[in-house]
Amino acid sequence: MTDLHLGPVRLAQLGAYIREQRESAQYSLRQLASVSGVSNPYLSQIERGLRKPSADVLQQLAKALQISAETLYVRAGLLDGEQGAAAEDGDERRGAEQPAERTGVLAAIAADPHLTPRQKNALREIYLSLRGQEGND
Amino acid sequence: MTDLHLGPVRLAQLGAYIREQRESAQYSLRQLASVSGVSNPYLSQIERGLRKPSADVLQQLAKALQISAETLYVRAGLLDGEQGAAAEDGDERRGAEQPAERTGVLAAIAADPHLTPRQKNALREIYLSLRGQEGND
DNA sequence: CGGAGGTGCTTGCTTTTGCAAGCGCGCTTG
DNA sequence: CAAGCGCGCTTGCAAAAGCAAGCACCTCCG
Repeated sequence: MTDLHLGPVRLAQLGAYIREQRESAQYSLRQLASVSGVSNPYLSQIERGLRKPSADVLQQLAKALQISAETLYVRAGLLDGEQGAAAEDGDERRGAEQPAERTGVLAAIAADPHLTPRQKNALREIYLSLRGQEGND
Repeated sequence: MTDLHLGPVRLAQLGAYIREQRESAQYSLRQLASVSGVSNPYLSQIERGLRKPSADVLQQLAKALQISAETLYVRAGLLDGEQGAAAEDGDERRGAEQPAERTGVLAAIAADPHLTPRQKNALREIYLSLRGQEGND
């Protein structure tokens, strides 16, 4: 019963998220499979929550979908697994402050001259994921 | 020839790093195996660069060694693979600007009331990894 | 209506991951 | 000296990951 093991519900949620992102990007399953290098039957299984993809596969999908790998890792419980696990436990602390955009961290990330835009996006998504999980289900 | 595939050299480096951390923590191989939940023969193979561990295993090791999983993920090429690959080129610019601690991002992370200490550490390490790697180009 | 093309999925297989059982070695103790 | 213990490692195996081949279905076009 560790936070390292993704339950079937979490797997299904990860898969649904990936499908969501794919549809937002207006890719068919085969198209995303081709762009990402993951086989289409396996991608189908992932999206349906039947298989647990490795971090390598998540990285490939993230690249193809032009989202940060960290976003998928958080969803897969590979980053901040405890928070992820806590979130799964139905933590009721919903009231994450919306004004997250006003916090110093986001402003500082945006203003940082040493990061590329890509790095800023990755860091922002990680930060928002951390913020969101602390306050979400 | 993508950055997603860990070459044998990188695997050996990852393993050496894990062994280094283990020795710093003054664990024997069997002790770390026991604490982390990874079998001792498998840990031996990982440290010798013979096997490529999954993110789950890296997470278990990171927890047992009390380092952030992100640190191992970067080393394993699972985070910021491009920069990680660049780092492998043996760039000697280790001395990333120390004054990074003065930048708004680190200060903002430290001051952020919504993140747990653990989350702050994770975000800091990611940021510093990004900073350090950006400096390599 | 039939054919072509695209879709998502099923199945059986290969490769990879991760471990249990056990090995050889060196050190300590009686 | 022999036994016991801890060490790191080898080997063979089971489970899981990931894919190729092929299926059924749907839509569109001639």
